[in-house]
Amino acid sequence: MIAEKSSQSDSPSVVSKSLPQVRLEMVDTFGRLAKAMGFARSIGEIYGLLYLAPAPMSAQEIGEALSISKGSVSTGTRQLITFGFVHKVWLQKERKDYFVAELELGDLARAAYDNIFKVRAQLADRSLTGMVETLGDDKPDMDPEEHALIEERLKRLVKMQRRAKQLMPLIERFIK
Amino acid sequence: MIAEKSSQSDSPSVVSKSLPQVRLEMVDTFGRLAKAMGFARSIGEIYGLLYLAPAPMSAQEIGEALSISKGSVSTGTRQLITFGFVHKVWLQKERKDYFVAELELGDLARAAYDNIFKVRAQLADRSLTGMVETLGDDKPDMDPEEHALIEERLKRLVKMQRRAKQLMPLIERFIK
DNA sequence: CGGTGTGTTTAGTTTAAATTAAACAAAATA
DNA sequence: TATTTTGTTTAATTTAAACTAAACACACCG
Repeated sequence: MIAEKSSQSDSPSVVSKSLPQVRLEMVDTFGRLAKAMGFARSIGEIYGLLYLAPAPMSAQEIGEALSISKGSVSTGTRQLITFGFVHKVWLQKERKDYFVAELELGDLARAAYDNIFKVRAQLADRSLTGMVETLGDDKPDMDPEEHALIEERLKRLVKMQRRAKQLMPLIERFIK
Repeated sequence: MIAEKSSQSDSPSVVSKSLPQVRLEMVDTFGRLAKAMGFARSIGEIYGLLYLAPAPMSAQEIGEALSISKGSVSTGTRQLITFGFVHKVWLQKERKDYFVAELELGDLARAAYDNIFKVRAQLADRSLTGMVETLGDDKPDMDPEEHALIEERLKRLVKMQRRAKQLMPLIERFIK
């Protein structure tokens, strides 16, 4: 939900030019999207703001546009940068950082893929391996039937994972 | 984090046979996974519990094994069922429902795909369309340059979405 | 060296989500 | 019909996450 500071035109302090409706919608849409993917809504909002920005924006501008604190902008932009969704630019002679959304479709998709999907797949991989190992340790104190059953089901997961791994290069080829 | 009620062997009330380590790990892994995908951890834990269960489990058994309340089991199983990850079975003469994890890899993937990915794609589709429309409304009161810029960027998104749509049947073919 | 503008980190607060406890509903049993 | 067992729903609580304000750190500039 974006604050609509539009109509109160002449309030005391500096009134930042309010964003056009499209941009508000973009902020909102990406905010939701981020939340749906398990990230903080503000992360998505920052990206949505930058995505339609006519020029690089400073941390301060971002904070004001979205009515969020310096700290949130700082952590949010940091995350976006590590994900590869945003990058910093230095404007001539300026001391502050400015931020720009990564626009190239390929780059974006690749970043999402590498940083989110791939990482999660690796984590899943590792814990599956761990469980197979644990099952070995458990074996002695375990009903043989239950052991067999669990072994079979772990194997199913391993198989599924192998299948997913096959799919990955296919996707890679598609987006890169 | 799973309660380790293991070693305190002879406590007063009925002590349910504690789960083998593998099963605890599975509960934990799926719990994390669920959280990473934006669901309640307990949802994943229930599935993880059922996935390695040698037999169908009642709501009560689930609640005890995971130390969660009746209510949580009820809402959790309901969600899992609507997602197609779990189904109910009726054991002969029993009054209670019993739950079983869906094991078929294909079914699982399809359920996940249909219920999560596809739905999100549709939502994204709709909001993008909405934004294009809004941009039209905004046009009159807008700097022409900014309008052009935003139009171009919305077009990028539309293009990206078209690309994603192309990818979808490819994935579908793979998992179905 | 101060002082100023900027970015980061952290402790504490706020907000949102998940969980529970308890009331309720429904079905079976006698 | 009264009682017991099970499942669901809701209000209230607890827990976890996001966010803020304030302290801190660093660079630049006088």
